[in-house]
Amino acid sequence: MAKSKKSGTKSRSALRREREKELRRKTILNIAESLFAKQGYHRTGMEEIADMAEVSVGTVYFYFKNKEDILINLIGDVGFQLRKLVGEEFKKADASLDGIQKAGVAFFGQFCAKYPEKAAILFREAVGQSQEVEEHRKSFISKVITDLKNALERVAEKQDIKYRNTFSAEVMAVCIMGIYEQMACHYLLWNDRSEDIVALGEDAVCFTIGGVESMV
Amino acid sequence: MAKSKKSGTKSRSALRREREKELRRKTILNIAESLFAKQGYHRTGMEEIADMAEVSVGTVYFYFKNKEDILINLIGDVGFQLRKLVGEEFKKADASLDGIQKAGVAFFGQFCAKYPEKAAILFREAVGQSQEVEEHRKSFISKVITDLKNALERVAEKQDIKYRNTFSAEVMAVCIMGIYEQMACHYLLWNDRSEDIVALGEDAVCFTIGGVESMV
Amino acid sequence: MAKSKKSGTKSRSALRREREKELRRKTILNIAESLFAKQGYHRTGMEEIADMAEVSVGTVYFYFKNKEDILINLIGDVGFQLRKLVGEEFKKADASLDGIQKAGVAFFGQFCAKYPEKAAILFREAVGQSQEVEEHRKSFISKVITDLKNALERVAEKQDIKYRNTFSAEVMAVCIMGIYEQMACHYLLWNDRSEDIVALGEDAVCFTIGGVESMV
Amino acid sequence: MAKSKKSGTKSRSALRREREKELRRKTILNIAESLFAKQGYHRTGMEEIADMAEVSVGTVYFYFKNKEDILINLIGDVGFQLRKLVGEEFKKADASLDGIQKAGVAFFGQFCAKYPEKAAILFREAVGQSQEVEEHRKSFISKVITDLKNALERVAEKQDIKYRNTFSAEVMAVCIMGIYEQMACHYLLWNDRSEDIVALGEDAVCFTIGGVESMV
DNA sequence: GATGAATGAGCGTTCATTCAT
DNA sequence: TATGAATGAACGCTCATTCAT
Repeated sequence: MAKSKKSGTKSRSALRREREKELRRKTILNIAESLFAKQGYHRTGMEEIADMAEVSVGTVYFYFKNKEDILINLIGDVGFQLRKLVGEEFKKADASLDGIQKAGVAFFGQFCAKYPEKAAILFREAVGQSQEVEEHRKSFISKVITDLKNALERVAEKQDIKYRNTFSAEVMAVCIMGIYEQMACHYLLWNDRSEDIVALGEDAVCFTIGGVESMV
Repeated sequence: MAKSKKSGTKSRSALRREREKELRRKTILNIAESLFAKQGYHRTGMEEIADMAEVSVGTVYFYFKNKEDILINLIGDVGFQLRKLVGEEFKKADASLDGIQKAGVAFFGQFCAKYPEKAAILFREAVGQSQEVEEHRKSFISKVITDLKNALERVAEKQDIKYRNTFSAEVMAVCIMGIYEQMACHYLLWNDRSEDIVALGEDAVCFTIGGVESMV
Repeated sequence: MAKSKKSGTKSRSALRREREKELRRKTILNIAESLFAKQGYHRTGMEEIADMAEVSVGTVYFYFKNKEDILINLIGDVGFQLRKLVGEEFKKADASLDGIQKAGVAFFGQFCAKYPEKAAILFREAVGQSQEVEEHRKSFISKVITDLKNALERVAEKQDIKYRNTFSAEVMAVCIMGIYEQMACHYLLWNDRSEDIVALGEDAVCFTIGGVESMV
Repeated sequence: MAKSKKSGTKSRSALRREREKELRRKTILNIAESLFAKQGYHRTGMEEIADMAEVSVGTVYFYFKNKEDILINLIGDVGFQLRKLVGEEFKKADASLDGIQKAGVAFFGQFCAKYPEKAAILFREAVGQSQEVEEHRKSFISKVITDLKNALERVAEKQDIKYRNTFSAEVMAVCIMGIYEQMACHYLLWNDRSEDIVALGEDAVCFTIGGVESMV
C-alpha cells in the first residue's frame, strides 16, 4: 500500500491523523450535546452542528451514520461516564448501604451539578424520539438499574439479610433510578436550583436509604 | 319562536349539536392518544389522526390549533384524570401515611394497569418534544408533586412530627413522583409486565413509605 | 304565495327586510374595503370579514359568490363613485381644458384626500390578484380613460383644433390616468402626505394641462 | 498542494462550480419570471418553478429563502436593468430635455417592446402581494423617480430656469413614472399592442415634455 | 478524508367553499 | 335567510441524507 509502508507500525503522521480524527469526533459530539441540551434534539439541524463544529455536513456524516446515531452515541458516552462515576462509589464501600449512599451523593454532586447538559440529554432529549433511541435509553437505564440491583444483593448477602420478595432488589433499583431522574429533572432542568442540588440530593439519598431499609 | 332564541334555554337540536361537538373532540383526542402511544408523537401525522377519527384534516384543525395543541390537551386531560384518581385516595385516609400508600396502590392498580397508553403519553411521548409541551408537562408533574407535598405536610401536622429539613416534604414528593414514573416506564413501557405491575407496585409503595418514615 | 299576499305591492315588513338586506350587503362591503386596505387582500380571510361584519361566513356567501366577487364588487362600487365624481367636473366646464383641470383637482381633493382606503383598493389591492379581477380592473381603468378621451375630443371639436395623431387623445388619456394613479400611490399609499396631496395634485394637474396643450 | 488552497487563487474547477452556481440561480430566476408573468405570482407553485428549471424543490430553496424572496430578487434585478437602460440615456444628452425624451423613448423601445414579461413583473405581479414585496417595489419606483428628479433639476440648473414650486421636480418625476407605468399596462399587459408601442410611446413622451415645459 | 450543493419525500397548515340544519 | 361545522385540495417549506468532486 502506498499509504502505509509497513502494516502494524504506524508512521508519525498516521498517528497524528488518528488523533485528530478522534478529536474531531469528540468535538462534534460535544457540540451536539450542548446544542441538543440548549435547543432540543429536533430543533437542532445537522447543518447547525456542522457549522458549530467548523466542519461540513458531509464530515459529520463521515463520523456518524445519521442524526440518530449522534444521539445514540451521546447516550452511550454520557451513560458510560455516569455509570463509571456511580459504580466506583459502590466499590469504595461494598459491604454496607454506604455504597448506595455514596453513589447517590456522587450522582448529585459529581454528575448533576457539574454536567447539567449531560443530564438534559439523558433525562429529556433522549426520551420519546424514536424506537431506536428509546431502545438505547432503555438499555442504559437498565444497566444502571442492574448495577444498583447487584449492589443491593451483595449488601444483602454480606449482611445475611433477605428482602421482602425475590424481585425486591430490582424494584428498589428501579425506585432509586426514578428518584435520581426526577430529582435531576425537577431541580436541574425545570427549575434551576443547581446550587442547592447537593443539599436537596442529600435528603433524597436519605429517603433512598430509608426505603431500602424498610424492605428488609 | 321558530328559532327559540329565548335566552338561557337551548333548543333540543342545539343541545344535541353541542353534545356531538364535544363527542367529536373526545374522539379525536382518544385516537391521537392511542396513535401517539403506539407509534410515537413524531411518527404520527395529522392526516393519520384525521383518517382514524373519520373526519377531515380541516376538522382536526377546527378543534385543535395544531398538532402540539393535541398533545398539550392530552397532557391536560390525562393529567387531570390521574390527579383526580390519586387525590381521592389521599382523602380517604387523611390522618396517616395510609393516604400516601393508598394513592400509590391506586396509581399502579387503577392507572398504570388500566391505561398503559395514558402512561405512555405522560411519561414518554410528552417528553423532550418542544419547549411548549415541556412547559405543560412540567406544570402537570409539578401539580402532582404539590399534591403529594401537601399531603405529606398534613400528615406531619396531624401526627405532630417534623421532617429533616424545611424542604424535605418537597424532596420526598419529588422522589415519590420519580418512583411512580420510573416504575411505569420500566414495567409498563419497556418491559410489558402489566400483569405483575400491582405486585411490583406494592413493593415500590413499601419502599416509598419506608423512605418517608426515615425522613422524620 | 304564502309569503307575499299580493305580487307587486310589498308589505311593510318585506320592504324593511329588503332595506336590511341592502344594508347588510353594504356593511360587508365596507368591512372588506377597510380590511383589504389595511392588511391586504390575501391576508384577509372570509371568516375575518364575517366576524367584523357580525355575520356568519355562510351569510357572506349568501351576498357574494366568493371572495373574488367581493373584490370585484368593490372595484365596481368604488370605481363608479370615482367616475361620477370626476365625470361631473367635466360637465361643469365642457368647452375648454377647464374640465380636465377641474377633474384632476377633484380627484386629488375629493377622492384621494377623503377616501385613501378606496384608493388603496383601486390602485394596490386589485392589482395582480387573478385574471378575473384584473379583467374588472382593466375595465374600470378603461372606462375612466374613455371618459377622458371623450372629453379631450370634445375639447378639440369645440375649439376646432387637432391633436398630433389620431390616437393622441387616447394616449393623453392614458397618461393622465397614469399620473393620477402614480400620484396616489406615491403620496398616499407609500408616503403618507395626505395633507399635501391637494397642493401636490395642483402641480400634477398643471403638468397634465401642459402635456395636453403640447399635443395640439 | 492537491487542493490548491493558496489564498486568492481559485482552482479551475472551483471557478467552474461558481459559474455554474450563478448560472443556476439565473435560470431559476428566469423561469420564475416567465411563469409569474404568464400565470400570475399566486398561481405559480414552487414545485412548478423547480420542475421547469429542472431542479428539485430543495434546490430552489437553497438559492432563495422563500417564494417571496424570488419575487423580490426579480424586482431587484429587473429594476436594475431598467434603471441602467434609462439612466444611460440621461447622460447622452445631459444639458437639455433631450435626455428626458431619450429616456422615454428607450423605456418604450428598449424595455417594454423587448421584455414585456419584465414589465409584467414590475407593473402587475409585484403589486399588492405582501408588505415586504410592496416595500421593495416602492423602493424601486422611488429610485427611478429620484433619478428623474435629479435629471430634471440638472436641466433646470444648466438652463438657469426655475420650476413652479420647490417640489415640482419631484411631482414631475412622479407624473412621468406614472405615464410610463400606465402606458405599459394599457398597451402591453391589457391590450397587446406591442407593435405600436414605440409610436404610442412617442406621443406619450411628447406629452411628457410638454408637461415639463409648462412647469417652468 | 472533506466538501457542500443537490435531493425530494414528507409534513403541518391554511382557507375558500359547501350544506345540513 | 342565517348559521358555522365540516371539508380537502393545495401549498410552502424543512431537513436528514447523498454523492460527485
